[in-house]
Amino acid sequence: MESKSAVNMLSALGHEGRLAIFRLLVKAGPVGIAAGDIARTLEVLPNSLSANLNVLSHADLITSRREGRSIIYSADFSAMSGLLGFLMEDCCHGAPQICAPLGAIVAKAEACCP
Amino acid sequence: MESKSAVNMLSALGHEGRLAIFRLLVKAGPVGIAAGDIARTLEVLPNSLSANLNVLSHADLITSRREGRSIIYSADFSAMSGLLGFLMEDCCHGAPQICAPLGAIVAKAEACCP
DNA sequence: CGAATAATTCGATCATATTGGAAATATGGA
DNA sequence: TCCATATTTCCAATATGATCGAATTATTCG
Repeated sequence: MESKSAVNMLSALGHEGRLAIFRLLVKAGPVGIAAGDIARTLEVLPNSLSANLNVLSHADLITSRREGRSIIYSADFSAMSGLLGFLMEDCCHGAPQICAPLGAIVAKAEACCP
Repeated sequence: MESKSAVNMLSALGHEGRLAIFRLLVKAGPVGIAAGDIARTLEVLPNSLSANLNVLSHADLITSRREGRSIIYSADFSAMSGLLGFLMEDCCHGAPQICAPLGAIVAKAEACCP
């Protein structure tokens, strides 16, 4: 991942409304959620939601597909893991102690998907 | 971690200059780097750097200590891992496939710190 | 004390992002 | 075709953030 992409993703997620949208989509999984349902769940105006979905989409954090009248949005899980990988890319170049707290995350991920 | 803290961290990192600073500090490890050295390495003005260090500091991503005339900055590794944990917190609630790409990251972290 | 170095704070300008109302586009069904 | 639903686009007002020069604080050393 390039630094530019990472900045785009991070700044897209560095917004209360967009982080809420993204986390909702992560929970929903590949099935995704229709824009209208997101708006109702998070109680935001449709046009604000659309603008924020556009930002997340341009950051390659989410994808969309049309189903009838609705447009279904889903989190892009490979992009998410790419971002996580980028953030911890150099974590051990001279700083092994980062790995201790990381162990807890690793354990969680492994417990989740044995 | 609260959502508010995560938003602060993500928006702090969602800036090209600040992400460069943070990654430099992550590489440097607990030893840290003096503000002046950061400015010279990244070729930025001291006052711009100071403003960006302040943002990272308020987001609890870095810490600082004085050593003589210099102020040494270091990445806060526990905060970083807290953020990573938050981002993948609900990754498997209905979306197990996120765990496949995560495996690579996990493997990297484990290879690094056996 | 006075000079030099290190870093921050101040203040103004400029650019970018966010918000909400209103209108426009696209789809499905009567 | 006509209408209702779903979503996006357009637009203007506002707010927030970034940048840079200049001045200020803090520390060390002669």
